[in-house]
Amino acid sequence: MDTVASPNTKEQILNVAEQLIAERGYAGTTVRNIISQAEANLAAVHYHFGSKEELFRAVFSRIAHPIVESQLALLADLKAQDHSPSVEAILTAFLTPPLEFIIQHEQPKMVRAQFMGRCWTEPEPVQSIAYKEFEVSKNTFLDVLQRTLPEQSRQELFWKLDLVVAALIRVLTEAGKPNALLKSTRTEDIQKAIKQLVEFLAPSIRT
Amino acid sequence: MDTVASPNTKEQILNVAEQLIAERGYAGTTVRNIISQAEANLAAVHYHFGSKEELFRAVFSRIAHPIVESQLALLADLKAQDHSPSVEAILTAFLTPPLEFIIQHEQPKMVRAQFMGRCWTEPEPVQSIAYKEFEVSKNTFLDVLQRTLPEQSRQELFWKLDLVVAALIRVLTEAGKPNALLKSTRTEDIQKAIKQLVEFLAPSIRT
DNA sequence: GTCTATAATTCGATAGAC
DNA sequence: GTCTATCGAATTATAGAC
Repeated sequence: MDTVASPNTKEQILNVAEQLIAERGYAGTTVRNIISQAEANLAAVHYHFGSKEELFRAVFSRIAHPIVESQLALLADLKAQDHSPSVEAILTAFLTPPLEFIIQHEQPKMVRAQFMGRCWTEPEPVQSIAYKEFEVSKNTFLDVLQRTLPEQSRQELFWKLDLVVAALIRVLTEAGKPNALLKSTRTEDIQKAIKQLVEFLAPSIRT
Repeated sequence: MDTVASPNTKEQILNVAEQLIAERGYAGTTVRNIISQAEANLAAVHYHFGSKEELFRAVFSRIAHPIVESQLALLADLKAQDHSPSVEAILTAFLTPPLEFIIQHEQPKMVRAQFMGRCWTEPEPVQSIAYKEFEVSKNTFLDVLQRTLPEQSRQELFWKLDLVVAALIRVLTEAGKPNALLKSTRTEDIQKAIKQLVEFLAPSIRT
């Protein structure tokens, strides 16, 4: 509107990039699309981030870091209380941070949820970036699961945990749609979704 | 090598498109990438298919049609035998065709599996094309499930079936990797994967 | 049916003024 | 830090010769 410089061009670019990549994917989103909607200049992206790939890395890390930290903290608490926690407790600690954090920020609708769901199955370079961010969390979780279920092989637990993540990702991607498990960003809906997802997955893991 | 015209340019384009889209996604694959590896001409793609999007539709339908037909046939058999089949029988009928068909053709490695897994979560226009191809199969399967589990709400069965598909897609995407559920294209490995997947998912559906 | 040549756009990235 | 202007390469698609 007026000539006052935008208070935070960098953050605005991050927000718009997150939204557009959620809708169109990484390869389907151009830097020009982003700066157009962010009302910024083309050169600003390369000034603040260096390249399109580095911009994506910034968008992804901004979301992933607090989630992983929260997951590791909850898992540490669990291990401190009980040497081999229940499958339900482990699953809850793993699923709660992503399901809560993706809605707590001010992005409209379910953009953040769809962004994370989208990134999980994108080709390179997205795949490598997303994988590395969650590698530690996944391994830690796998270790605790192994302690609780020592009769199952490491490989069996590996692909079962992989399917847990696939289910989580699908819940995120479909969030807000008519018949989805997660209907809104209301706290009680999220808590209910976590509970249903844990109940859905726990028997499968244990078998 | 020699000047003899390729016996089947159209089919070669389809094969290469399938492989490259499996690796790089739809937006990340260019028509030039395809014709280069297929040793065909750029104009040949537009002559045979009309556009990049129509080429994709042709690649996808070639895979999806026999799978859906097989799913519907198996489900029809089940319904003829038993008014309300077991959850295990329904799941087996649903999962067997995609897991068997994706490896029976001569594409190297697990290209076809990765292609289907990739397409399930791609942005438009891939999303709409993939969804429509499997819509009938999904609804038919949902109806039979509802008859076997009348005490569960339609919405509950909807998102549970959605998570079944998510698990199937993940198994396809990860097929062939070190700790994956589906290790090779050998018939016995596929049968074992189907059995494990059914056992993993059936308790969750029934609960 | 296959080819060359090219139209018409769009891409990521950068130089340099302010 | 923000802007204009532009580079060099890549994109889908088409026209027209053979």
